[in-house]
Amino acid sequence: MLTLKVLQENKEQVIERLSVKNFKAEDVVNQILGLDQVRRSTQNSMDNNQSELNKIAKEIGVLFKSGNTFEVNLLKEKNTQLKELVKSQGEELAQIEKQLNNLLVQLPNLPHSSVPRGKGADDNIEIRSGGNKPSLYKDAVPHWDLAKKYDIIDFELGNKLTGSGFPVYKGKGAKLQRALINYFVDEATAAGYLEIQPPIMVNEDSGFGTGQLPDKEGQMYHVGIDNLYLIPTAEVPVTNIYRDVILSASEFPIKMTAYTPCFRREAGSYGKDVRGLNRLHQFDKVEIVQLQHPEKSYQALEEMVNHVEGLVKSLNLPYRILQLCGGDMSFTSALTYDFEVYSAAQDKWLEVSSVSNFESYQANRLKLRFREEGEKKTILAHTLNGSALALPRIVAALLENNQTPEGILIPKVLQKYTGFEIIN
RNA sequence: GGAGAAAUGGCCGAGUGGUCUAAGGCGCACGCCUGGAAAGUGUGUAUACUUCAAAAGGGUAUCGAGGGUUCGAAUCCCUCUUUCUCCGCCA
Repeated sequence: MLTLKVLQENKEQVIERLSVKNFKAEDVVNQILGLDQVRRSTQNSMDNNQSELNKIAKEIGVLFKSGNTFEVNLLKEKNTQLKELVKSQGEELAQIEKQLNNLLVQLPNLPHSSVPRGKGADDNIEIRSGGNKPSLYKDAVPHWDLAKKYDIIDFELGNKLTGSGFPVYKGKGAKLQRALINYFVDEATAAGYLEIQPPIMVNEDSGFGTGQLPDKEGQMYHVGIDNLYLIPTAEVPVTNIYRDVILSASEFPIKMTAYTPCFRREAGSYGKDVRGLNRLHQFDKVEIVQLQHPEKSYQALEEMVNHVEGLVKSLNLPYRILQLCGGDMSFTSALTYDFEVYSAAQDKWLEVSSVSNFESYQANRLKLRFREEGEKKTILAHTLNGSALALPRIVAALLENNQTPEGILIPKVLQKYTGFEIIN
């Protein structure tokens, strides 16, 4: 969430910036600033009364020892009244802070100055692209047919076990999953990311820290009996490792990677977008996360984009990199690049990675701060993350693009992980 | 799941109702000492909010979390969480 300070000091710019995300902020910002005034004066008054109360309590202690019971009783009486006042002011303050927080949480992150205005996906800007679209032989089919033909992914069996969107991978299909996971994690660790194996359920605090709660409550699976959430991405547990932490500037950059299954309810999704592997409730993903100094976070973002680009290239998939417009960006992001790969038989571009800089938006929720060498004051760190990569759509594109009458060819870089060169 | 014990600053650890403004130690930072270092020695050493133009300084809160008792709580009471020991179950 945005800091009060940013709102106080740059009110007009904040409103202007948020309009890039098509968010009308003026009313909320005004409410916040007004409420903050009330909060300050209330707290001031309460603090003074508390101070007075503490002082008197000490006097009572001294008088008590000297046996001056008359004076003691007089002061007790006074303090009882003061206490009432402090208590009611405290309740008032708690109420105000709660309201203030509810309002602050409603404001999305400020988009970076390079972010174009726009309504949705059509207004995203292609940054660059690579690879060539394959020319398929004439009987080529979409991946869901290939999955059935070679018996490597069983969607109906998943329906039986759980429900739609929970496929079962079998034989070479399962092995391909493991191969991709291992390849991606190996590449990330080679690039200096520390491998993490986090829990795949998180508590409310973690969900709040990275911005899933309260906004995206309905997108996560909730285990009610224990009040835990199945993670929609490894970003949540991995970034929350540094919740409530104060780093020193010399510790940057902190780079972590994690393979986890991801769970998304995808409420409201339907139709042909959800066919086959295109949109699942459970899928595998390798995530990369960086914590960086604010002055270096955009450099880190470029580095992460290059890393992801290297992966897609190495798999010989036609890809394009888009910079998201204000209207298509997530609530918490300041700048996002999406990676899409071309899945030939569907003739569709599929999003396989989203790399974002959140600047201090998550860090403020997480209370993730750092200190410059020798300085006393704490500064919010910047957080970034990206998929490197999400498996299902990569698998979809690999199956579709590499199909031949003899079978599906496995890219070179994966062969030492799969142990086979073809699915037939 | 049952029974018992515990949770104090970066770390160890004292503290059972009133200078706790949390002892002492370790660590860390800066000085002194030294040819240099070690040892020794001195000083400092949390976070958030707030006051102030800013700095300095001040106020408030925080001893696992949240409530309560009291004029006053690290200390007493209640609830929750986590850890340890034992028992049960178990990959």
